[in-house]
Amino acid sequence: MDIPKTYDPKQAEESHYARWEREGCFAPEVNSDPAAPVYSIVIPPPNVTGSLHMGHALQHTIMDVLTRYYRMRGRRTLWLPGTDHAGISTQIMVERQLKKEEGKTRHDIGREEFTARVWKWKEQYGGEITRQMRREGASVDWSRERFTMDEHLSRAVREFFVRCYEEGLIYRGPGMINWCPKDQTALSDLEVDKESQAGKLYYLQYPVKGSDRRLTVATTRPETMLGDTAVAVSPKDERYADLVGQTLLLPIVGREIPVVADEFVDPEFGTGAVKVTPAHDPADYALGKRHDLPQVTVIDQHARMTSEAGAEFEGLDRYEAREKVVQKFEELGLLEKVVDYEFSITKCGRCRTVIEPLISTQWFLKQSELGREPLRLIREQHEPRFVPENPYEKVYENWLAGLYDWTLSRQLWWGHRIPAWYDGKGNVYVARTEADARAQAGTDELEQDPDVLDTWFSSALWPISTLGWPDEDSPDLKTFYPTSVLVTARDIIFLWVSRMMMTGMKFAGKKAFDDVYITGTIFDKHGQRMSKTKGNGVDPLDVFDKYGVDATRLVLASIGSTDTRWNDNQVESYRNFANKIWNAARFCLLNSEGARVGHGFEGEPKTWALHDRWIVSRLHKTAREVGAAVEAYQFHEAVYALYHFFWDDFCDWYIELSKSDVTAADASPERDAARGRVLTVLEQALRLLHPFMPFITEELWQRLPGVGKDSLHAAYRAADVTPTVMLAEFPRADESLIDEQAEEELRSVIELVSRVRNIRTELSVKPGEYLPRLFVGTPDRGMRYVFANSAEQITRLTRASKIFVTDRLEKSSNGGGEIPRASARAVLAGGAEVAVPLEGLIDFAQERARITREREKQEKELQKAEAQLANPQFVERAPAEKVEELRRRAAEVGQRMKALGEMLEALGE
RNA sequence: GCCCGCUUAGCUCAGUGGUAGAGCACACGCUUCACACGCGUGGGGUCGUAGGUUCAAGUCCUACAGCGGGCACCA
Repeated sequence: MDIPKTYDPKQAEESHYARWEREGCFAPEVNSDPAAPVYSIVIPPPNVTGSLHMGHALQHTIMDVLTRYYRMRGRRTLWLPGTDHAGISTQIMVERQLKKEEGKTRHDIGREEFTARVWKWKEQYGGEITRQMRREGASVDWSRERFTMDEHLSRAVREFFVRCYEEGLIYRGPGMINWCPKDQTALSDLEVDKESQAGKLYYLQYPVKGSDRRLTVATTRPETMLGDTAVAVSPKDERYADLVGQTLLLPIVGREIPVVADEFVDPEFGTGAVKVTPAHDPADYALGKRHDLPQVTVIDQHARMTSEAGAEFEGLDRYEAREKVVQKFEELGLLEKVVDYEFSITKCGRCRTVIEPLISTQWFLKQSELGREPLRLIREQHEPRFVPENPYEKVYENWLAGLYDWTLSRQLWWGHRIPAWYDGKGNVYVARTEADARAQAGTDELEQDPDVLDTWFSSALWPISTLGWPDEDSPDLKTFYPTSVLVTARDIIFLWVSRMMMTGMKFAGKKAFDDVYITGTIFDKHGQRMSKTKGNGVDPLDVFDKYGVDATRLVLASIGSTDTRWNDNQVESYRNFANKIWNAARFCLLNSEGARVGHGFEGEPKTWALHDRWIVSRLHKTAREVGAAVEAYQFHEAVYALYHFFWDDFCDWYIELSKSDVTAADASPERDAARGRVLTVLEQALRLLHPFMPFITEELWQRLPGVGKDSLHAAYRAADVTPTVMLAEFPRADESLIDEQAEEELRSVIELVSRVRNIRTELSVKPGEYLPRLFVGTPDRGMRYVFANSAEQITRLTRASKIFVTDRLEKSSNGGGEIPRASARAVLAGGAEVAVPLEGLIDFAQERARITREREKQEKELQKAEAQLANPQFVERAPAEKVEELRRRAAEVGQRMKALGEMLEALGE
């Protein structure tokens, strides 16, 4: 058999995915057990224009580990993939292409043609992320892939809209919205970002009518004064009490505006007097409503000044107008001062253009009503369960408690067109279809609302719409809803988690998911958030190329919900781990003639050799730990347990302990049984590793002799698939095979070998040189039996020619002759003593120093323990078992000290 | 301003009131017939600071500091 010495991830990554997919291994239908419990996840749909970044890779790894794990446990498992249509991003991308290639705008080609172009673009380029997910090994059911603009999902959107409209939850009307002057559309509060920015605070003086007093207001946006319709002061502010109700003369414009009193004003801030621009500021808009102030729009949708701003300003950009206003105030002697000031500014989340708050007629959804049930559920039952609970449960709850109306309409062409029609007489008809609308209106002369809905409106329905809603008897909806868990990043809690819960509870009557797992944020190595603009992102595909997908997945699984700085070293260490797995398998396979997986562990476990009982015990403990860790979303614990089981227990010890049996030159039943045992343990280990490392495990599993249909989980045996580790049963921990005694006994063997190796190194014995004799003394008969039985392995692993096991070292009748003074010595944890005669090699002073060091360590430990035992309060108040444990430890340390003292004596102290 | 998280070895991070851990890095020695992406051995931490609770605190409580995040405000 030809097996390369180094694992090549590429080869394995290219070999299996297509087959898994083709044979339907990812679909829940592969499971033929009608009673199998369900496990389901819908992917938080990535943006169709997007490509894979580290955050996706992290989320996908977590989802895939969960999916593969529960699938191997026999659940009917669905992980549903798909993408959302990303209204603005996609539209902008296609517009840019159109401009570049044909020099046209979307208006030149018209709505219908433009939409067709977007679909074409989507077909051509939109598959990027789905291709990348295949590279990751994501075991999603591609046969159920969904897109938010699919006909079915679009029907769900219309149904959602119409029902909410009929219930009065959706309405159309004027409101203060975020307007992006570049993208030419309204945006919701979640699509804009606040950024702090260095700017200036301008102090402007407004003359009081019929007096020579002036009232000073402070503003960061002087150009908006052209639209001022009042100045507000605090009703408690005595400085201005006499001005309330008086009239000011708005400079430049000449408009007379009132001074009003309002609680909103903080007398401590600025001058305590606030200019009020109801048409261009959300707070002023609300204030204006309270005082019935006129709304004067001075800035238009292109962020240019309107005719209302006056002939001098009309057509000017808002920033040009700002300069001009300030200049005018200066000329008029009304500019009191300008100070540097840091304030926050709202920018379009997409194009970073500064948002212009505008009054505009849009469609809105009363979220607070939809949020009522989810809010009750989280408060009363802590559902869904957030992992980690802190701080996310509270973040979610706070959000639900403070909901406000959601601006739904977007002035775009790409998206779900609002199902509302107008008859030209000012009447609106909201309907599921145009035919319905006509029936309602009693006329065919209708025009559909030109706007589309926020993309997030369709994502909000994702868990139910992808499963078949609004067809309430859809089999998938009945089977897979509610979903088991939603895995996503924290900045998506408001956009997805809360809204999916709202729609799920409203339309399906149940929470959308049992659990919400929030992944950590991956920063660059300097702790900076990765971003395209900074160019500091690490491309997961590059990492895959360099270290392999499996290794990358291990890193990501370990990161889980922790914020982490990305570090290639970690991937490298897991790449090395993959290579270790490869080589362990290589060893097993190169020595597999005559053996098969599943053979070698016949008979009663108590008749097995110590190291066999030990590895089986370790295997079952590992299976227990890994299973428990995955189910508790403690992925780093699972990875840790797997890494150390495989590398330390299996490679460093089990293979080494088994080596002489496995590599025996002549064929024999014993040799083949030993070969079967390492193969069997390896096969079980590959199953344990599979959810984390799908490619290497499959690659190796396929090569093992003796695996086949029978290896599959019972639920999958009927499936017409090539036997695969992904459908094998995840090893169940059999408690009866967990053998604490064997573990303890083998620990002693390991310790003995380690102590002797330590002596070899510290006393500079050449690696190739054999120790002529090795003495072990212990009064414990059982332990003597263990050491004697493991004699071959101990001598081989310590490079000793012969071992003598006796009840006491200082005794002539130990069979190996007198133990010379020139021996290096050590004491094991169980009290056994070791002596290594090193005639002619040992440096007495060096060895004394070594033992003295060891004794000092023990002394410290002993003092600590004795001090604690001397404390009557400890003895009285601590649990008896803790006291007993400490006593035992102190006694043992005392024993060792004594033995070490004797050793020093023997060395001529 | 309010709320939350983090602070443990040089680096990245685990850690369940009861003997401080891993990987990487570091040092020394190894062409030991699965693996130098390896093997063996070793050094390295008053667990951010100050109090408190407790027989016992990295772990629980309080305050403070630094870093990060969310919300509110931002005229």
